[in-house]
Amino acid sequence: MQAKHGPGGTASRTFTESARRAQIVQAAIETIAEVGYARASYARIAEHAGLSSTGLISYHFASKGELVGEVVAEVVAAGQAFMVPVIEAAAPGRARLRAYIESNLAFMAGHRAQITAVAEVLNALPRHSEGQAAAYAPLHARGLEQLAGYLREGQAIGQLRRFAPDVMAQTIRAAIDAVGYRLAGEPGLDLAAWARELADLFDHAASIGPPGSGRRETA
Amino acid sequence: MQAKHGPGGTASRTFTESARRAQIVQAAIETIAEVGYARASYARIAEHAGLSSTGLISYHFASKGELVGEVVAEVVAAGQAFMVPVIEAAAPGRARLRAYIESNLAFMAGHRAQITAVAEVLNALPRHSEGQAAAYAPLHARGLEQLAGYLREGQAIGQLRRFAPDVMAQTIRAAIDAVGYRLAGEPGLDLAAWARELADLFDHAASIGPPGSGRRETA
Amino acid sequence: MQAKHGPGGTASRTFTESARRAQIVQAAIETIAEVGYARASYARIAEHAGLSSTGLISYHFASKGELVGEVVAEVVAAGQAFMVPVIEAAAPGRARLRAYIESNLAFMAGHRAQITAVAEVLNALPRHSEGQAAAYAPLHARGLEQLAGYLREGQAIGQLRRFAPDVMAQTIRAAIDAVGYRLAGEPGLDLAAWARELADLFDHAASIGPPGSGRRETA
Amino acid sequence: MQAKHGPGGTASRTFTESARRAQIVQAAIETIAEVGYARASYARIAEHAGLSSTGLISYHFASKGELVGEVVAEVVAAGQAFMVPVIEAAAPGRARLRAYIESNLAFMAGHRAQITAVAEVLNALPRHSEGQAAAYAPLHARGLEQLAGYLREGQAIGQLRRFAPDVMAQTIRAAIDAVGYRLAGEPGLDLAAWARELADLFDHAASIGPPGSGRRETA
DNA sequence: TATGAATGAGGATTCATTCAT
DNA sequence: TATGAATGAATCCTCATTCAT
Repeated sequence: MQAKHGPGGTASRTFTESARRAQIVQAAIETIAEVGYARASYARIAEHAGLSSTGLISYHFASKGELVGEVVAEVVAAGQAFMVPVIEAAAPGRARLRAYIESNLAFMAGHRAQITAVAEVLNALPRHSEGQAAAYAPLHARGLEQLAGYLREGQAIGQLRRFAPDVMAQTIRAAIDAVGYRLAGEPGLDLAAWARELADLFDHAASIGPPGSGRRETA
Repeated sequence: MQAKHGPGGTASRTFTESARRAQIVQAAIETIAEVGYARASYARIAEHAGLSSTGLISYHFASKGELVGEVVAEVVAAGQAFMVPVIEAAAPGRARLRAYIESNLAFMAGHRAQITAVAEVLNALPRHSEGQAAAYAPLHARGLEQLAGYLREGQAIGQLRRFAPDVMAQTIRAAIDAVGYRLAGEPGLDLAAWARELADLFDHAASIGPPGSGRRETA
Repeated sequence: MQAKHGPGGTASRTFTESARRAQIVQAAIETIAEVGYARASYARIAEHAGLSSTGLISYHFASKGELVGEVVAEVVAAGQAFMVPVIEAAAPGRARLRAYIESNLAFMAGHRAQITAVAEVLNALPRHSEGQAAAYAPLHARGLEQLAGYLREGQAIGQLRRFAPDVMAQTIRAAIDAVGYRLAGEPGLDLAAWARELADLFDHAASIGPPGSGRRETA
Repeated sequence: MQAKHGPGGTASRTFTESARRAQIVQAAIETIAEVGYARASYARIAEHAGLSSTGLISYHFASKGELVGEVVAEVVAAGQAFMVPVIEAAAPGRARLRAYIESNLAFMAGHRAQITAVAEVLNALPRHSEGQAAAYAPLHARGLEQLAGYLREGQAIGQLRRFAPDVMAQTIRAAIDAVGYRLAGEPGLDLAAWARELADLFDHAASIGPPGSGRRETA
């Protein structure tokens, strides 16, 4: 390449190029998942991919930022493709909440490395990286907003109790992401069981009902 | 001596040495909180601390791992000192669960830099790196076990419903830690309100009661 | 074939090949003039020329040295074609000296990019690099010798004073080249005015006459 | 170092540091003079200086820009120190012009590498390097202005004819600099003879007198 | 004849660490 | 106990060139 392609996008890519990019992205995912983001240098990724030179990565990706961007984008896209249909097939309210949690964990079960890699990336450059991190923040925010939307919907139809949707949304995401982290160090974890427990947990947390005879809004 | 102290530990440290170590740890905390873990090099820490040489840090700490270990340990210790009395003063069961969550967030409110720094450290290099990660895993595990203990206790006295204590414990921790992350990028966050919402959330999640007429253990 | 044409030279080139070479040389000239020699990589030249691959440049030119050689040669040839007739049309002596200077600057006025590019090239890598510099030295020397010849001719017919022709020649060239440099950073420069001033300057410098009553040959 | 010194400057530098900086600057000068600016990489400079690591250069200089800045500054300072007293000791007008030219070439005779190096640097990054080149442009401009001042002074006292001082100044500088370039490839050049010729040349060029009976101000 | 892919050396810079004082 | 100097590996990235098609 070297004479950098215009960013016009995917359409102009050769078959070979697309394949190589995919291969490199895949190698990056696995490398990040294995050794962590900070240690996932071009050298290690190239080695993992069986490439002869780190230059090849630079040849296909304008910068490391573009590469990790693609890593994130690819996993997010795959995740959305897998989960959104399931979630939206469920009835709004409690069922949809369960579907959200369970489909997230089901996706994890089949894409452990991807999940780990994205978790690594998102937490590795949280703030402090000028423009780059800012690119992922909205992505995370959008995910939270989507979830919060489902929750508000459940409140609107009277299946979910009155809580702050953003707090609940962030908590649910944190709970799911934590599973991802744990999964990284503990393959063999029974994700199905976790999914059930977690769904129950948030079903209780969000549904109408006690505890306490009245509300417990004091303190 | 230089770089390797006798293994006897704390006892053998002179007053000056302890003071310097504390100063460096403090500078490391602030630096990490400000610029992120990845950018918290010895150079930047030394600059922040007003030290004339990065060599001084190496002189007092055998490796960077030891330094960040101390950072984590110091914050964890401070946290425990602050929170454990409050938690154990509360009545077992639901009250203690609330106390756990609220005291955690109260500690955060007063120690934002520390919390941010630890959050940075725990999500940076660790995981997947052979020996180093192992040092934090048990620490994290111990914290979870402590929390799970409180939960089992609540189940035993019949105030909390039947759930998997480890799942609930990890979820609660993840929820709290997520607040820490968010706090890093969003000072001005109303921690008191979050604490209340979160306590309500897990009160509903863990207490006896619906949803569903019976249990919902299907699927 | 690929990268090494028969040494027969120009004759063996097809029409297409000549056209491509010319196109590439032209793109190289413009690129060098725009971004400077150091930044004029194959990638940037290819992009400027609308070529799809840097490989095409390597296909037509055995090395970067050959390409920049052609850049210089082309501009020098164009310059000679433009200037020599004008110079030789002028009467030997003072008039021819003026013609030399003025035609040089007139050429510059109409070929700013070319002039800039050559100035860039001549002052970049060349000097001190074993074989490559040697290619431009004789070219420069030949130009100086041509000019020195005009000067000697003027001395022979008694219009120009006794000075060292090589010193005068190099000084004149340096003065002209300096205008080229300045032009690069300062388009809008009034070349006609410069030409007049410079012609007057060297007319005084080289013509018979004072200063001093006699010669001033003392140290 | 690494914890970068404040730019407070020279005062805060250790003896050793100053010595190393000087050594590196000297090595840079010689390396640039030998292989040209573009090829004067840290690796080559370090090798030339007998350093074990390119890191040492980065340790003492914040960037390559700072290093070459020091190279230029050092030579300019030495040059000024050498030449200005001589120039200003000469009587204004023709004598001072001769002094300017002759002292410049006398300095060159004793500082060939320095002269070559600076010439390399100044022409290597002419424009196109955003802020860096801009730092040298004023330096060059200041030198030209100083010279133009001497020329105007000579015109004011009636020793020098009416010409455009900036054109004359740039021409004189170009003539001198050209000697520097030539010197690079041709040690053994008789600088004293050049100095005499050049002084005569510009004495004729600038002094009151013919050629032509009247002025020749027509196009 | 042209293309896109691949190569590997080389670019400056940052880093944790060592060591003589 | 502290300092500043030095080290060399590692970072991402750019380059001209080669080669199969």
